[in-house]
This record gives sequence, structure tokens and C-alpha cells, in this order.
Amino acid sequence: MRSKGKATSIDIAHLAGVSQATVSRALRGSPLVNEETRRRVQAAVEQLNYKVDKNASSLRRMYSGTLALLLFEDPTADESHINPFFLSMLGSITRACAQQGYDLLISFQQFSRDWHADFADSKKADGIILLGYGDYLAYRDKLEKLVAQGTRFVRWGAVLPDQPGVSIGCDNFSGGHAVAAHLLERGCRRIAFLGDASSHYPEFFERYRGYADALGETGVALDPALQQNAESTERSGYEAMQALITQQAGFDAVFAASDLIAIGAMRALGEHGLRVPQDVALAGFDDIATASFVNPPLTTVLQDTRRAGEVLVDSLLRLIRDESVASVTLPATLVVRRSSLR
Amino acid sequence: MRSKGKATSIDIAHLAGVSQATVSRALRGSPLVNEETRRRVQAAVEQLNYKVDKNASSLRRMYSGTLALLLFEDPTADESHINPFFLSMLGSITRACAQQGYDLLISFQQFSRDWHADFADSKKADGIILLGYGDYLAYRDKLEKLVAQGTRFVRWGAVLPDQPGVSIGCDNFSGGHAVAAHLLERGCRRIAFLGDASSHYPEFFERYRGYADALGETGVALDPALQQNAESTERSGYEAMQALITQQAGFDAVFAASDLIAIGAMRALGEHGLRVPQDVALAGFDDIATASFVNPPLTTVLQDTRRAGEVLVDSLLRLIRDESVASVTLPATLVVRRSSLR
DNA sequence: CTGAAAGCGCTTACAG
DNA sequence: CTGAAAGCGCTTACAG
Repeated sequence: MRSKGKATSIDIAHLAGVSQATVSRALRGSPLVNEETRRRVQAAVEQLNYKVDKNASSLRRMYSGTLALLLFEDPTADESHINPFFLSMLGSITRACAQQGYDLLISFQQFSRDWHADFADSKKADGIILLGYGDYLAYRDKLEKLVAQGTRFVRWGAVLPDQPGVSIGCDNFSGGHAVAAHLLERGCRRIAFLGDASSHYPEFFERYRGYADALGETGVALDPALQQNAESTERSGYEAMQALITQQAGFDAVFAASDLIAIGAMRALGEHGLRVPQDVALAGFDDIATASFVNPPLTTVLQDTRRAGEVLVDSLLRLIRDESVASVTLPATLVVRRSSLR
Repeated sequence: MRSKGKATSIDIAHLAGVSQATVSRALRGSPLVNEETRRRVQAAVEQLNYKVDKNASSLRRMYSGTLALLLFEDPTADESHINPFFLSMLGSITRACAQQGYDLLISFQQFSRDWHADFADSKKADGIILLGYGDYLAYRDKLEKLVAQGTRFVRWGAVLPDQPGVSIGCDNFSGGHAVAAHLLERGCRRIAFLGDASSHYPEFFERYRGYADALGETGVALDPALQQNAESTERSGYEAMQALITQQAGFDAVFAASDLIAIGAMRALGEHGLRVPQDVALAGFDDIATASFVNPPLTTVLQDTRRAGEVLVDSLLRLIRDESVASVTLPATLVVRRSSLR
């Protein structure tokens, strides 16, 4: 028997007394092979602890059985912590891949870097999942390049008209609307919005538009002084809140475009002696794990990451099979906790 | 020019007017090729947007440039949330891999399943990183199998004598000692321990031993009634705390073997009207992000996940290069917050 | 149902 | 410095 290195299909063939081609057929589950032959092959496989070489198999079949996940970190390149929301997505994507029998390659990318040509081109993956927010206007070019190259990909993010490729996202507009409607119902009239609100950041912008819409419905005027830019980090939320307090904009509620922003805002409010929810009602977006542990627990919008992961993987797999795939918007659910109950 | 499919090295060879072998050499950075030739090849590569086929390359070179991360979830197979501590490790491992030019394959495994033969055998990865706690006694067999098979792997966990393979872990004993010493210094004398304390769970056991050691130094008797089993989930911490309260063990402090346990315990204490830290001092272990956001902020032990990821990847890479590698114990740092200050 | 053979796209001794 | 050739370990038409 072979003394060094892993066994190959030839070793199995010898041991089972069949040709190497038959070993391959048996292992791929071809209906052609005889039951008895298949058993002999199986026995040999177990005896030698044989595993099909995926490199050879992928090369021949031109298909890798692997998906790649590109997680963008910009602009939070402080390499400390990844947004827990994306981490949660990562978990569900991993699970969905496993369920479908695919392996998952993951890679963190700077948003600004040249990631558009990557795993798929080098045949390491059959398709790509794009995750992470960033300046959409810069992003869009790269998406178009991917489409032009024929790369199979799906992305998590706002579903907009005329977008290149397939997008899966949650209903940011409805989520934003629900938060603002809830706050209005609790009697708030000066609701600040913490987060970028421009087409550069479509996810936040949609949340903002939902918020603006709810205000409009209730006849509350939209005050630009109440909108403060912030990216999705605790620090940025803290700073934005500081700025807003300093400007004395006068607000009785804060809708943060993400939980991380809300948590930062909560800290700033506390430092200024403003109590949540008595003085200021507060709500976030994402429902990350920490949201229920902060004090007071944070009202937020739940995005179903489990479902999202499944839909992302499923859509990508269908793209790979050349089936037609449409973008999908997942529901967003308001979760009311103490931070907004004044 | 080729109309369909990706360009191959042959296409590049044609375009650059050299042999296919030369293209390969140029791309692998062989010192043999002429500078001028290299430039011509490069130009062709860019023109055709060529990428080396990794499957073919890996097959030929017998090396994949990929590492695999196996993340165990048992016994928390409730598929809801992954322990944030491991998520943080995942982040740092990903980064360390990228830095070394390796791709990372990730896979969640049930601890109990048959994962010992996997990526490495099928040549998808050059080595494996094992992450996640579980019953060590069952685990050990599989580690031995990995060693016997010649699989390259490193694992995160307690560094014990006579362990199969290379382990990287933090100094659980010192961490546990530091927590107990701190609690004792604050005047606590009846310190409960929440977490398994047996050789089945060496990481927790080491923390327990550090705790016991500190008690001994101060002449405080170790009361078995104050130890309550718990696995690393919020729910388990909640239940363990409930049990301990019901038993009326009489305690003035709680050392939870992980932050998740501590957070669950905090909830149980609150429901019973026990105030932290006034009535009961509380400390955890890991310093997950949430620890600083709970109310009151949680005293805990920081494990340097960034460093851990680097050391794991570095050690594995050296193993792959057939260099000798020793297990390493990383420092654990006490982080004092309000939960323990009574 | 099975075998012999070609070929996936590279890398690397071997010659020159 | 470069080319022709062998070969990595599979998969899959093609014959039989």
C-alpha cells in the first residue's frame, strides 16, 4: 500500500479491483455503477481513508462547490470590531451554505480597494456574496464591472430600481416609518435622525425617507437641523449626538439609523444628564444582541438575519444555475423596548 | 480572441508571443524570466483580465493557499447566536489570514459530528484552526486522530500538558485568580462560581482552579455548594443563578466563567431583587462587547483576540512549513468595571 | 455496467 | 532566459 501522502482514486481502484474511472463514478453517485461494485469501492475508500481531491475535481468539473463572502469594513478601518449585525449575517450565511453543501470562503475587504476581481475569477468560488455598507456611488461602478464580467454575485443592501445585479435587503423604508410612527404616537414631536441621509448611503437614506414620510403623515414638519450625519459605529453615534446637543437643536426623541449609533448616542445623552426615555426617547435599527442589554433596553427594528442569509445563499445558487433571480425585500419589524417609552 | 469563458495562460502566451511555461514563470515571479518578457506577459494579463486558475495551480503545487476555520457550536445548537467571543476571534483570524496572503474557509460544526476528516483531507485547505469549547474528553480523541493523520492544525483552548497537537489559549488560571483576588480584596467572602468545573471543560476548570487558588491564599474555604455548572450561554447563566438563589447558598459575589453566563446571572439576580453590586458583586470572563454596556458595566477578564488570531494563524503557517511549533499561553487581563465595586 | 483515453489549466524538472 | 513535455488527480464522453 502507499506509504506516504494521501491515497488517490488509483489506490482505491487497485484495492477494489476496478478501474479508476469506476471509482470516480461510484463516488459521484453515478446510477451506472453496479451496487456490488459500489460497495467494494466504498469499502476501499474507508480502508484507506480516501477523500476526493477537490482541486482536481473542481478543475475538471469547472465548479468549486464554494461560495465567497466579501465583507466590507470601510470606513471603519479601525480594525477593532466588526459591526455585530454583519457578524450575525455571517453566521446565518455560513449555516445556509452548509445546508446547501457549499463551503464558504470569507474575506474582509476595504471598501475602497480593488475587490471586484477576486475569488470568482480565480475559480476558487462559484459566486460571491457582498456584505457591508459603504458609499454606494463608488460601489455602483464595481457592481457594474462584476455584471459585465459575468461574475455571479448577490449583495445585501437597499433594493433600488436600476441596480446592477441582484440585491437582497430589508424594508428600510417601512422600518424607518415604523420607528417614527411609534415615536410620534408616544407624543414626540421633535425627532432627531442620526445617520447619513443621502443616496451615498441608500440603506440609511431609506430609513430616513420612511421617517420623513411618517412625520409628513402626522403633519409634523421635517427640520433639517434635526438630521445629523453618522456612520454605523458607536463612536460616530456618540459624536453625532454630542454635536446635536451642542447645537441645541431641541429634540424630544432620537432615531438612530443603527443600534451602534444609538448606543453611542445613549452614552452622549447620559453624559449630558439627559435621561432615556424620560427626557429623550431613543430608538435604533438592526436589533443586535447588545440592544436588549443596554440600559434602558433599546427600541429598534429587527432584521431577520437568519432569513436573509438563506435568501442570499439561495439566490446566489440559483444565479449559478443560470436561473432567473429577482431582488427581494425582506420585512423589518419594530421591536419596542423601554428606551422609547416616555 | 476568445469569445467565451475565462482566459487561460495559453491565451496570454499567444498574446504575449511566448510559451505557456514562460507565462507561468513570469506570473509566479520566477527570477529566471527576462524583465522585458515579464512586462509583455503582464500587459497581456491585464488586457485579457486574466487570473491564474487556483484549482489547477493548487493541484499542481499541492498547496492551496487556504486555511480552514472550524467553529464548534455544541452544545448550544439552538442555532440562534454564536458566542460573541468566538465571533471576535473569527474577525481577527480572518484579518491575520489576509495579512499572510491566505484565504479562509469557514465552517460551523456540531461538536459531536465527524469533522476530523475534512478540508485538509480533500486538499481544500493546507491546515485547520479549531475554535470553540466543548467536552474535552470527547474532543481529545479527534485531536489524536488529526495528529495520526498528519493533518496540520492548531486549536484555541486551554494549554495542558500531554495534549495532542498545538494549542493556543489564554491564561485562564491567572484570569480566574485575578478575578477572585479582586473580589476578595473588595471584601467578598462567599464567592460563587458559575460554570462547569471539571476536566471535561478545561478552560472553565482552569478559571475555577485560579479562583480556588486565590481563595486558598486568603484563607477562605472553598465551598462546593457555591459552584454551579453552566455552559457559556446567557440562558444557562440565568438558570444556574436561579438554582443558586433557590438553594439559598448564601453568597456575596458571583464569578461567572464567561460574560454570557454573567449576563444571564445578572438578569436572574435582578428578578430576585438582588442589586449588583450593592448586594452581590459580579464578574465575568472574555470581555465581549456587551460587557461594557450592561447595567452596571461588567467586571471581566480581557482576552486579546487580536493577538490570539495572529498567533493561531502564525503557528499554523509554521506547522505547514514543517517548522517546530510550541503551544502558547496568552496573558489575560482583569478589567474592573462597576459590577464588582461594592 | 465498465474500461481506456482525453483533457481540465496549471507548474516545474529537463534540455538547450 | 525559454520551450517542449510530463504530470498533478480527477471527470466524462466514447466504445464496448
